[in-house]
Amino acid sequence: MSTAKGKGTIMKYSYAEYVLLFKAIADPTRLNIVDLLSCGEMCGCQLLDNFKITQPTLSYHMRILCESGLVNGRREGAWMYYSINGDVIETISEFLTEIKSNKDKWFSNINDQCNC
Amino acid sequence: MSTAKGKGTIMKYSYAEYVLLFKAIADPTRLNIVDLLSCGEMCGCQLLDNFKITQPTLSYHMRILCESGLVNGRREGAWMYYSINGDVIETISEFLTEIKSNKDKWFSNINDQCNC
DNA sequence: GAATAACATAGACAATCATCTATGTCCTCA
DNA sequence: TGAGGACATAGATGATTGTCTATGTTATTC
Repeated sequence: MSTAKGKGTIMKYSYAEYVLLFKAIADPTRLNIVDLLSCGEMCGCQLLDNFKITQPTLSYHMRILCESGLVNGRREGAWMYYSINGDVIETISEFLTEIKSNKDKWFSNINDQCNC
Repeated sequence: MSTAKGKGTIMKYSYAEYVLLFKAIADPTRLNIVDLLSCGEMCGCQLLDNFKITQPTLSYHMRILCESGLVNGRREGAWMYYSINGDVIETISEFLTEIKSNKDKWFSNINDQCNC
């Protein structure tokens, strides 16, 4: 991932990259998967047990999660083991925190000019 | 918004509500709008100047942002003033932080059993 | 080595999304 | 009071998304 020019916020990734990440968790099934993976590494067939979707549909979701960078995939023989990428989660969280801190700054200096 | 049962994570909102919030920022235009609003309240026509979209399209995006709770709208005569809802941003950020902390806990206790 | 299991890919399809044009409503101001 | 500006709504449309079935590939296991 590359660095980018944020207008109001200092950004580690570009808008497009953040959008890709937010899209990845902006689905109930994938958010559930991420929540499950937060408790530990799981393989595809274990994940599948938690949902009433077909295996190709899970495969589709895992591809989106991995391509966004949010989830790591590790092949071990016939199995794919998936885990959360904590650094990426943290980067998103920091991005949101900074948006909020911009807002707080603005709110406390409500009569000042914001030069963004 | 109501509370909900998370599997691995203590959640303030339900999956559906988080999904709504993530969907709201999972679009380049809307992410840009949120970033602009992080610097201060803006009215619709000011926002519109920053994009090459039509006014109805902006209106559509603002509706999604407001309905998610991420952005507040305030009417003042003919104008609509929009601002970030910092509490909601913080809640999302906390949710992600908790997912990450689950992950870290799992990583440090890699041989233990996770009972989630 | 054949059967089975885990996973990926391809193609189809309905639903949702982001955008536009056209139009309507309400407010401001000369 | 009438013109114009700010915003919302309706309807149309092409693109994207999430899901399925069918099938392929690779690894395991008997």
